Amino acid sequence: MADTIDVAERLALTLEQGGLQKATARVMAAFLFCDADSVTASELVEQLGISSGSVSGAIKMLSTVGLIERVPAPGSRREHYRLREGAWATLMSTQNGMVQAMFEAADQGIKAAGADSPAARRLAEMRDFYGFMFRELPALVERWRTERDASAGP
Amino acid sequence: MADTIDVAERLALTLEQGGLQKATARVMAAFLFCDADSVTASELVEQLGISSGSVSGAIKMLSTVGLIERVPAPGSRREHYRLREGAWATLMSTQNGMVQAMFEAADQGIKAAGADSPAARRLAEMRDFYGFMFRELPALVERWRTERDASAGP
DNA sequence: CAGAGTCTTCAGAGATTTCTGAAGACTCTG
DNA sequence: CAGAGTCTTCAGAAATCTCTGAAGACTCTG
Repeated sequence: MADTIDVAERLALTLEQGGLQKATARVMAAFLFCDADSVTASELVEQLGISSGSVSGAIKMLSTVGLIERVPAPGSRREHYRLREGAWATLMSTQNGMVQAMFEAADQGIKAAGADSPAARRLAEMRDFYGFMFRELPALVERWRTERDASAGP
Repeated sequence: MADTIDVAERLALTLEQGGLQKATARVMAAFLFCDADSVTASELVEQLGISSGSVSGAIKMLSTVGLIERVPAPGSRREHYRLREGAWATLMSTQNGMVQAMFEAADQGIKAAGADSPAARRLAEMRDFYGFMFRELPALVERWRTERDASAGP
């Protein structure tokens, strides 16, 4: 049977595929797998065997995209962090920015290409697709929240 | 007003953000913006000022993920390629593999972590979210196809 | 089936990204 | 407000990724 550390490292690898850098991915995995409710930077340095600079950068990045948050730390000098509630939904919403960028790139392309050219037709398909996704993805995420709350609620 | 080449290069930059490598992104943009119905490798080498090796690699990659296809080239020594119909929908389906990978990583994590630990709870949220997306994204893409055909049809 | 033209592969150069580690900024405590 | 502890920044080292260019494989044509 697979050891917890192994599984965590494998999950980190998957996150890396998704575009995170190595250190950040491993920090993220640590947030998922840690037993305690919150983690400090120095714990991560020790557990993962990476430099404090890397941890600092990873925490900054993960905070920026809304995956983790600072926990009010009563009586401790060290900052505590934890995974945010609804982090994954937030992440998907962030990625919707990419979808929007694709939409806009296509839209500008259409304006630059001749009105009835093959290029304009191709770009129109691209624009329509990403326009559709840009409209529908937030609704999908919202539906997830609703269904989840429904099954957890009463 | 922005020149077509500029707009194409900017779109390439956006594709790069999305994870494509530079040469591949520029080749993809060329497929979108070209005036003809199909393009040859040597045309891309010339237009973009990159090596034949890079073009070969880019074409291979874009073919693999289903964004472009070989065009039966009547009476020409050179291979012709073009953007595939429905390329964007295909691309999104491909990316669904990533969603599946996240689901599976979370699932394995739950098995490895203690049943009632905080880690298991966090991983369950992750698994449920990506499970939901994995189920719903194909339906969304399908809906796009349907709506598109409806408005283009009769 | 020889030859010309085109495509693919791959080792190494080059560019880019990422990590480290130390210096210094910041923040509590006594 | 001095001092200890923690966090952030950043220049340079290290690792990684990408591109090139030439060699050779492949495929048509005459």
